[in-house]
Amino acid sequence: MSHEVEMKALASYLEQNNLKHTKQRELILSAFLEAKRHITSEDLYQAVRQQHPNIGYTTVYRTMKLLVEAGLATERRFDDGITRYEVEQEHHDHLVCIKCGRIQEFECEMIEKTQNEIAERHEFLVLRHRHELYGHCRDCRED
Amino acid sequence: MSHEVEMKALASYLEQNNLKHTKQRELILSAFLEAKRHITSEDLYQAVRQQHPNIGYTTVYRTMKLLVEAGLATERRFDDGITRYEVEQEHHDHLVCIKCGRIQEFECEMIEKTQNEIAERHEFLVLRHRHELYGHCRDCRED
DNA sequence: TTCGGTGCAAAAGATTTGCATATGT
DNA sequence: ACATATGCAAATCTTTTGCACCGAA
Repeated sequence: MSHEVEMKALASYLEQNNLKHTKQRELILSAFLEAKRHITSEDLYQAVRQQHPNIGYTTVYRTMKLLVEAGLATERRFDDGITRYEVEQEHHDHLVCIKCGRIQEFECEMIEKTQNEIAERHEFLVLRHRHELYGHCRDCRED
Repeated sequence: MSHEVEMKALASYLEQNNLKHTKQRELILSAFLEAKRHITSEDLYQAVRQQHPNIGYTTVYRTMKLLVEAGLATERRFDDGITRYEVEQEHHDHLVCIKCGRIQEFECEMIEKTQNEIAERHEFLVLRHRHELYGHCRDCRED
């Protein structure tokens, strides 16, 4: 089976918390890992439904929360108000095209460092951050 | 009357767009300007209701959209999914305390410049951005 | 008089919750 | 056997829309 590492991580998280290892949880994790980045609950639901037609939205929502708890997924909410999930990983930020919806990622040490300095100046303890640039991507800008 | 400048701006926007100058619009703008920053539609509704008890949510929502159009307000959505409004002004970003909900602002030339360089590198045209640090504010951090 | 505006109630869209049933352990 | 999960439907929460009536120009 693919995604062995993550499957083991899930199993171990479930075990440690006296939770149950179910087909649904396995399928949802698998679909999530398979998916292209920034997948919505709706899309996950559709994906899982192909393998397991009578799964409920509810289970997808609940399972994604669980995966976030388990450290396997991260929740993101861009300006359209829909929650998306992506694989937990190093800090990075987003370029969101408001025409075609394409989401690109970027990373910048310098900005990270600067923002931490600013937080310190305010005696603010940063737990997470979001930094998103909204506009037109290469293919959508007209000039 | 206070907020003369903004009231005039509203009047002129309404006139130029063949829209009507109503008591409700005036009251909502006034409550918005009076309010502390980052006010929600709900709070605005409650505030306006004190002067005009039978105002509807609908009017508040519609009017805030109009004020955004008119350039008098800016819409912000933090991670709780609720839309907040603030006075249109220079770029600035936010420190959001996830314990007490306090929202502070910061501004950084350096970060602005850097993010524009990154966008350029991706051939991305930035129309707006959001940069938010979530964590514990001075009063809520325990150390 | 004529459009645009308002307020209500109902709809919408995303997410959560209550509950009876099903299923891991 | 027992506690947790699941799936459905109903509830929530924020925001939007349809519509009859109201009011500014």
